[in-house]
Amino acid sequence: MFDQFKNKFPVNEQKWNDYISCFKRLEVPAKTTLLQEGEISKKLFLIEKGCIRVWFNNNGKDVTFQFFFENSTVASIESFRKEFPSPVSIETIEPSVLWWIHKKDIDRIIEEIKDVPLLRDKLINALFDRTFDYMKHFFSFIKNTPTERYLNLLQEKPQIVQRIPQHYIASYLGVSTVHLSRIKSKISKQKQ
Amino acid sequence: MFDQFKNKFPVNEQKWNDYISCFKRLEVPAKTTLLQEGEISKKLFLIEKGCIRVWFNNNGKDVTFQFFFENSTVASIESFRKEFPSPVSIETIEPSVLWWIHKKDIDRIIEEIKDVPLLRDKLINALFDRTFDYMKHFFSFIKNTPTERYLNLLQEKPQIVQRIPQHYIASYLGVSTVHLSRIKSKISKQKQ
DNA sequence: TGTATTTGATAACAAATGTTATCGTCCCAC
DNA sequence: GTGGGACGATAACATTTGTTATCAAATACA
Repeated sequence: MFDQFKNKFPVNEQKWNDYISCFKRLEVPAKTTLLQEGEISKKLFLIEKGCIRVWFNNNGKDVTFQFFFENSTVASIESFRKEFPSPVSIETIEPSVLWWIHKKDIDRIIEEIKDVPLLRDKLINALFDRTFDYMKHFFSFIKNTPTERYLNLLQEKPQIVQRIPQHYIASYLGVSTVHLSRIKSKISKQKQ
Repeated sequence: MFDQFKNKFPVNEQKWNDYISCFKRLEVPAKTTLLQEGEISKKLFLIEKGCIRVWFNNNGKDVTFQFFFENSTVASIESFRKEFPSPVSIETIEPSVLWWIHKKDIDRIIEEIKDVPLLRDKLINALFDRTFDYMKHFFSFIKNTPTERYLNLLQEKPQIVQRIPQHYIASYLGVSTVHLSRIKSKISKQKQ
């Protein structure tokens, strides 16, 4: 699991083994809650197999915010960093194999790698990229219609459309399940 | 202008003078374009007086994305960092007094301060905060109705409602000018 | 394999929001 | 001062999207 990341981390063998030994394996069924809205996030998850959604309760309605697949890390980033109650819940969609690491270990590792210029820049770049991602996603909410957002999703993240139940996708796109159904039916009629 | 920031920058007098001498003063009328969509951003602006909006052209429609007031810095952050063509334009709303600095100077300064742990952490924190801001703004688009978004704006950023022409606010909130007008009229009727 | 649950499509109707047009007011440049 | 443009309110109508309900198909699982 971790070998694929090894060449990206210019640290010595001992450090590397120290770091990866902080991760614990976890096998869970679908619909397992990994973090409950309101809790303070203490764990970062790495997905070996399966997928995860981040969602929140909006007046009783379940609104999905993000999806994560294999080889991604997941945490309620604001809660994890600032030790705030998390505004979101984290839940598996499929039965999943995960690796998790405790915040105190991550904090130590980040503290250590911040002195390695290459890794420090990588961290900063990752933060920039995360910001751009939010910006882009947000842009598409202002700029595009729900139909356009769905077409973009099909093109840019086909994995989501293929693997994720439609009602999660609907709230992710900001529309009702009924409307997403209408959008799909309209598109398939146009193609004919 | 710069004295207010001085105590936040633990660098020696010489460095400090070097840094602030990179900024040039600029006085411009309202509706001045500081960066055109499609250009590569090379300047970072600091606002001494006035306000600025960041917007983009969406099929001929002018969509405002962000507002900035006194003591804020403004740039097309993705374009500035990655030297991409900017997806947004930057324009003054009011007649403004600005200070700008060239990208090459900023890059040098960031490179230098990255070795000062305190400033390095500040930079990283600033990036986290920026990410949270986007997330929060985005959340409100999914979570709230346009009316709720307007009420939040009134409460959290009254400056925007007071100083910015309404049609810019409408596109910022993701509604038509007519609908924002309806929202305002509905609210004022409820208060009576 | 059979049954319950989840998922998705569709119809009918309701509510929210956009579009176009018109009008009044304010303000700035001449 | 005054004429034109920017700004904002409002009405009438069109379109989009949500809501509720129902049914069919797929899937999970005992």
